[in-house]
Amino acid sequence: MAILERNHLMIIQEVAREGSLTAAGARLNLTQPALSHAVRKIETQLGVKIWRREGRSLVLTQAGQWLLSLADRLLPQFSLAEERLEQFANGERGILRIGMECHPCYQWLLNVVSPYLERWPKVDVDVRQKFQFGGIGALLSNEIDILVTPDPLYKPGLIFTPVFDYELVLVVGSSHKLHGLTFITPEQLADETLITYPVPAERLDIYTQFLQPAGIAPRQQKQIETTDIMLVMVAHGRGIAVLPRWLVEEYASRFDLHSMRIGKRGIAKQIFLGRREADEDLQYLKDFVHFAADPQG
Amino acid sequence: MAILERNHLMIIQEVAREGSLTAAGARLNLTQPALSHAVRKIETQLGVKIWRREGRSLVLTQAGQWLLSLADRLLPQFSLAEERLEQFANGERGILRIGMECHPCYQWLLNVVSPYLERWPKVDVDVRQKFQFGGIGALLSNEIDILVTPDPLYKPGLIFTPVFDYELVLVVGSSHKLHGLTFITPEQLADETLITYPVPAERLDIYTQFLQPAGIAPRQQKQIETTDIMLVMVAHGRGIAVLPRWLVEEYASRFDLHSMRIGKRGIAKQIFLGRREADEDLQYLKDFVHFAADPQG
DNA sequence: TTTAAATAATGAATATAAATGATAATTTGC
DNA sequence: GCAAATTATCATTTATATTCATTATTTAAA
Repeated sequence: MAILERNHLMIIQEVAREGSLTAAGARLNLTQPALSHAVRKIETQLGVKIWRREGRSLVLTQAGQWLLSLADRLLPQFSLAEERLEQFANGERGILRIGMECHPCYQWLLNVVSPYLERWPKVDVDVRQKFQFGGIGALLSNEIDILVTPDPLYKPGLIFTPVFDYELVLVVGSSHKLHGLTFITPEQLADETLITYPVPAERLDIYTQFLQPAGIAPRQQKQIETTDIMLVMVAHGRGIAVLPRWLVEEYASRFDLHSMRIGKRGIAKQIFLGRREADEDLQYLKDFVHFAADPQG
Repeated sequence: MAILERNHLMIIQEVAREGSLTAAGARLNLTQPALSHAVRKIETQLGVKIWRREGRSLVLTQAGQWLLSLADRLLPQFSLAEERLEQFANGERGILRIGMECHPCYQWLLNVVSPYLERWPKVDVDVRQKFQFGGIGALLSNEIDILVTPDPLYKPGLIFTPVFDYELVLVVGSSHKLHGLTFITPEQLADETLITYPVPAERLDIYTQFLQPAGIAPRQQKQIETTDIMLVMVAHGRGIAVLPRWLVEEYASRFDLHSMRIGKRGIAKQIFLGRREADEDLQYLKDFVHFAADPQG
């Protein structure tokens, strides 16, 4: 069977370039006899005449010329691959797959990713949001490398780092009847239309920490995927929403929005970045946590 | 230094496909220990972790996944190359470079090449007409593979095969004063305008075999490259020409042409196909000679 | 034509790498 | 916890490359 190797292509290419076995050997760090043997072996192994001996130099046959063009096409891809591998080895290159379990954090994430991409030009970032076995499962099964979550689950092999604290607030439009209160009670939401991200209620703190303990449900719930649309709706009095305070403030200049505390004490939240212990030596990965904890670098 | 080999890619691909070393080994005709060693060697040689051991199966790391995609891209090209090489080895594939030293034979060549291309779909045909050191030189220096010539030069290493006989005839238009004669004499051409292909007189049989022996030259000579134009000119009485009889007959239906014998005995010609003895085992090359000698196959 | 320089081919010996068989160590499902 | 399946390890064998020393060619110059 013909077994065409990278080696063979290199020899064909180098002999063609240099025109002599001695010269080609020098470039390949081989002696002339080594090449002489190799050249003969290649021909017998492949079962094709690749060179015609003209005087003391080798001239490519038709099959040889065809192989040379193949070599010119394939060999650079090998070289490139090795370059990439070195980058992998140095931890310079990678795909940083970020899993998000915190819908509103998307905005925050963009602010972290931007300077990070500048710092790590060879690292690509990918963001995923759906996980069959939850964010922790995705992390453990190597589906993602970083998990952005408000719910750290300390497990062996995983490292969680808190990256920022924030407060969940109620957002209303300026003409809303709740506008102006310093804080709201569960009862005041009973008549409202609550706009949320499309996630189950048990993953929404406004339910688990505020409404359900009081045994109250909003009159209506609407699910909207994107933060922008959600806030446009709120600004036009079509409902109320619960979002991080910093996010509301960011949008306040564009939309007519007002935030107020949820309950007397408010809902405090903390966002964690989870990663695998096994990735400890991936510098670009650890560095992302730094950027996240301290966005200005 | 990292030396990424075809082998490595095959192992990465097969292990990923099969999910176990034992199974992959079977497909690669290797024992399990062989693969186990190989797998470890690949990682140390490339300096990158490629697999993560999860239980008893190997899961690709990011670098590994990247390598797998590389393998999926490169390996098929190797397989294809080997297929092609086999075709080269069997003489199914190649470029047939035909050299022409017989101007009017171009028409005949087309009739041979057409069915030949059908029979050898993987062989490409190239036709060349100018040679620095003559057709024989081009054949010897591997510039061409087949020489179409009326002048075989028997040299060691070359094989000539006659492929067809024909007669050179004089062509005139129907209103030409020579029209109607059964044959012509050199003297009758002394007042004529002779149209020839643009080649030196010593390569034109009408000179070497007919006019020069009689010490006669035509009143005028015009050189025209293409047969069609040449015959249009002749049909309109703008000159006379000397061409193979079969060629004149082919054009006779379209133009108003008449042929007559040159001298009492006529000029008989024979066309040969020359090739190198060294190409004896190139089936597609030998077959061309068959097609040429017997065009209907 | 001879000669010297350059290059390729050859062959035996050596070095390197790969594969194997036997066996120990893990992992997995029951 | 046990049996089946799989992987890891190790010494040994096998196969493959490489080298060194030498011979054979080719080329260009004397």
